[in-house]
Amino acid sequence: MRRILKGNTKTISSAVIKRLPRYRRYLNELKKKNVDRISSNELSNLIGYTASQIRQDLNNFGGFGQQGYGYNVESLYNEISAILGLDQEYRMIIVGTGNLGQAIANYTYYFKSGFIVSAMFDVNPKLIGVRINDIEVFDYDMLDEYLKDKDIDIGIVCTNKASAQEVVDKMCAGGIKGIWNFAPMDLIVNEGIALENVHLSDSLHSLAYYINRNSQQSQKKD
Amino acid sequence: MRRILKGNTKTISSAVIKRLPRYRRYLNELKKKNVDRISSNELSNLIGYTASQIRQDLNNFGGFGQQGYGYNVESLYNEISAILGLDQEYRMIIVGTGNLGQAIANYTYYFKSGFIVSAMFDVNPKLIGVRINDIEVFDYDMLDEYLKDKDIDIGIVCTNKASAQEVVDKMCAGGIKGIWNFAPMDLIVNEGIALENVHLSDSLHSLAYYINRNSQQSQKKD
DNA sequence: TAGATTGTTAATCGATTAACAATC
DNA sequence: TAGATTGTTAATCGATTAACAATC
Repeated sequence: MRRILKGNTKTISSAVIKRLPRYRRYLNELKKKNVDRISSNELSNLIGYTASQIRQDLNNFGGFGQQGYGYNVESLYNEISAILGLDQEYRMIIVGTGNLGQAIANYTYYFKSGFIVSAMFDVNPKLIGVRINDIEVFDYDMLDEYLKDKDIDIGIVCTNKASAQEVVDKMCAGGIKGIWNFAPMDLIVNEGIALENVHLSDSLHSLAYYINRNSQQSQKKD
Repeated sequence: MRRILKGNTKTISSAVIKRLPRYRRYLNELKKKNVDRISSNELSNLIGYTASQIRQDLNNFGGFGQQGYGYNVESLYNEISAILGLDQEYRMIIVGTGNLGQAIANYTYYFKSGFIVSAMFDVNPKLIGVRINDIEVFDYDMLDEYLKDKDIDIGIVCTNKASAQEVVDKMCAGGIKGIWNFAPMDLIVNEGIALENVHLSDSLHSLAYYINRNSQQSQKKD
């Protein structure tokens, strides 16, 4: 309750939100190792953020710790899961059934949490009707109708650049709540629709930068 | 020249570096549309960063613009490409030949710039010897030897969590300069080795957060 | 109770934005 | 030259870190 009240009053910066899944991963590891409690200091040593930042981050959502004790691993894990909305199920569709779309279709299977791919869509007649990881591939022409019928939360865009915006427009019109975009471009979404980009080429390009910076620095040392 | 001098004196924040591939994408689009010049203001309208930030960002690397004129699209594109190191070729290997590894193998084919996947590695005997997008899959046991023989720049980690750190250790020992990590965990790399993570599940989890935040907000409006 | 560690306020640091002189 | 727009300095804003009183 406290969490929801706090969340409604002020927006939490995206820097904080990006750290939450990471906290959750480490807490999950601790849980697996049967660790019951952890202090912000111990967590700091594991995860690399300062203890101060960890306490600040968590206190955006409520006081989950206890003075003199620290945090209970399991309950903090559950709290963070709830903050992220991972105590719910999400129905997803994938548009674009190329290698990446197929990889996502297979990958999400392993997301133990409730992310369920309910359908895939493609324009390629050879793929329509095929099942990938037991998910049926439908004709892209059916997308509007499918979205009208079913209640889909997340649309995953695995098309090329040229088609991506049209796909997103259809998804927005069809009542989708969030877009997970793998197309290498920036998309325009309706107000109130969440958008998360996975720009693989951008990621690789910044890796290239750091590779070069590092080799320049080692030259300097010589 | 100026660029290299500046780059050596002070480290540029990762916030700036993350924006560079995005600038480059937009400049590329402009180039395709035969736009010759652009002002920081016009670029701001396209890309969404403030004109001031754009000028600040670029001036970390040198004065690429001209007062009263703006920036030459093509030359700015080339400058940013050079800063990122995209005027060079990178030899890459992929370890882990599951769906994601295969998607990356196929995907990189389209990275017109010089990212070349020279080999893939897996432990699965059924996959060893197979060719994916004309790239041979080798036995994982051959990895050390392969790295000793060839000069590989980037190691792409597409294994599961359990194997990822071992793979990275081998890559570091084998003289790789950068790691592109798709395993859902944080890896330890040797000093001077660049690491770029693509944490798909973290990305999806923060999308879930924003989906929920948005639906709470629309409830409030009612 | 004494010790530990949180939650929170205050201080610092860094990144973004604004302003404007320099200059094409 | 006049107008436009950069490069750069200064101001502001936000995020991180430090400090410590509160409290388990």
